[in-house]
Amino acid sequence: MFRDSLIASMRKRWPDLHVELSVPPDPSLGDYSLNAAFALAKKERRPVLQVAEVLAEAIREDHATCVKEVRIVPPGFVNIVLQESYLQRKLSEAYRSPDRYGSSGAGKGRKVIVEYSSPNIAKSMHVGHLRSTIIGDALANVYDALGYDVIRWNYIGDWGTQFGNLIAAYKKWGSEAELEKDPVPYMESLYVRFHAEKEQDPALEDAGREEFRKLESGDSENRKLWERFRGLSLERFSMMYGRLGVALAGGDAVTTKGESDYEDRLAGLVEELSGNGIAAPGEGGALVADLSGFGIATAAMLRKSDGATVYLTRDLASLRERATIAGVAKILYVVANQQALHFEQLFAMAELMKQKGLIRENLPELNHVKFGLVLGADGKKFSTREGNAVALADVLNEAEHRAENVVHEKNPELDEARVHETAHDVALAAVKYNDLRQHPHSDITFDWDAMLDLSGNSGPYLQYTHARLANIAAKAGAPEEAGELTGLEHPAERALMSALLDFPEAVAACARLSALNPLALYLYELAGLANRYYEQVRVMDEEDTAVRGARVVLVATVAAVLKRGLGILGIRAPERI
RNA sequence: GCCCCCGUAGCUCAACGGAUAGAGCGGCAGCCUUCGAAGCUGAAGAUGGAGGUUCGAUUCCUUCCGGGGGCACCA
Repeated sequence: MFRDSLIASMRKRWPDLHVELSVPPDPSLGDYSLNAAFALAKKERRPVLQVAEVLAEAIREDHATCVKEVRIVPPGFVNIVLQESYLQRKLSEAYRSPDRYGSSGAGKGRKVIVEYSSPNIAKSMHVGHLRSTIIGDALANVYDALGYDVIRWNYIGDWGTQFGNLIAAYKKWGSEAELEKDPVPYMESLYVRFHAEKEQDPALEDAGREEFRKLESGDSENRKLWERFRGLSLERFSMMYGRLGVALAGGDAVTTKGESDYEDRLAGLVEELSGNGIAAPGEGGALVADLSGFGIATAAMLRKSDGATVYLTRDLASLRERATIAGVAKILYVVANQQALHFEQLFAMAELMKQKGLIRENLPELNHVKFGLVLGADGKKFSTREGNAVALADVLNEAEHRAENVVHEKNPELDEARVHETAHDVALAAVKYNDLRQHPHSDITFDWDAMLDLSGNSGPYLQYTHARLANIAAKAGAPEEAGELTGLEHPAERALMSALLDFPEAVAACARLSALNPLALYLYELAGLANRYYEQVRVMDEEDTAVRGARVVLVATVAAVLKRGLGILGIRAPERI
């Protein structure tokens, strides 16, 4: 791609220079803008416009075959206008193999583990789980597109005192018939009731702890109950993943493990940690590790005073297991910002273990991909305990209901099954895009109308644009080969061709920033250009067959890139919506 | 008290140190005999306060104010 080769050639001439290419705010200013002149001028203590001239000359020399013009724009930008022939060549390449477009191969031979979703058993998925699940799924797709070998890791919360609470609640109030009827909501209601009643009856708390202790020590009755709760929950999760269209249902590239899977290694791990002086008994007899050397004020607790293990210890065991998988270069944890401290502690512990030789020397890069909470309309966080969370299933039902009305209205001739299927795709697009277009770090306020909006800056808008482009391409008959591309001279056409070049960069930016909004924003802008294009320029009415053919290629390519970009975001792009 | 996020238009959100701070929703004025109006066009409307670094700050630093989250026996 031009972008990479230009940066490479600049680095060759000025090795230490920070070179960045951006897209100017207005297409009339050029296709790319280079801002290295400011830095170079400072370094060489020369006037910026003079230095810019030197850079411009270097670009003219190095890239004569694809650069049409280089302009100096005050105060010191070096703007580049690409040759039409270059844009046409790139367009024709993208037309030939849209599926490989944007795959840089940057991750070839490297493995990355993306942990996401990670629900707790016995609780229904609510809107809070949505973010991890769709951000993680899309981020995994991004790495996949970059050529990484991606392992999607679903780390199920299936262990801990809370399951002692659930067992205690079930023994006290539970009914097999109710459990059978609608398992997850029923378990959840027991959980909510437990928390409500323990306010009055503090003995419940101890009962829960005791049930968990029994579970941990292998009590067969508790074990059986727990396995039943776990199995029923996983079944429901699988159904939800299918409905969401995320790649967690199973297969070679997916690892589903629970915290319980690490239970048998915890005693050994804890022993290693205390044997190496990483952890020591603290106040009240719990085993803790001092992490003040890492600037973490809160000591990490690894074992409770009653001998039961905690989340951190299990996560550490899991981290060690992941790190031993050959070729793993990175582990991403797509988990809410809420758990920032936990991951700081986890990563510091891994570092300590590395120093003591308890974990492999070249530890993979560890990255907590944090995201803000979904807040209720009152601006406070949802809480399963208080039972005010909006169920994910309700969101999807409502989204599909709204989408179905619109699809039906816009496509009266479609049969019932097609309407239903399309509405499902449209609804998911609305829900997913509404999240992915936002910067992950911000908290988002749950709002039915914003989440389910089918117009404006929305997923369905992108699907609509794709469908219209695909429709034109189909009606006009897209050729086998791109052939000679001539007559693409309208400013809107040039803008589209130029925009197509930036797709790979948008994908790369997502990996670099651990965010999906760069790609979402790119696709929205591309779709905007496309909408303005077919508003202004007719494809099928064009009499010159060569020009008409070139336009069809352009339209089909933009459609394909939209489809591929949406695919990375986990959104389907039907031929018609 | 300490730590992590976030303060941008009436509302919900963009802008990986760059050019005239972009969108959507809502409100206003237009465009369907022509490839799909889930669209397009036009006008109105914003960077919490104070310092600092920089040729250039919504972005980086300091501080204050405001919101959310977290801080060893939950996960």
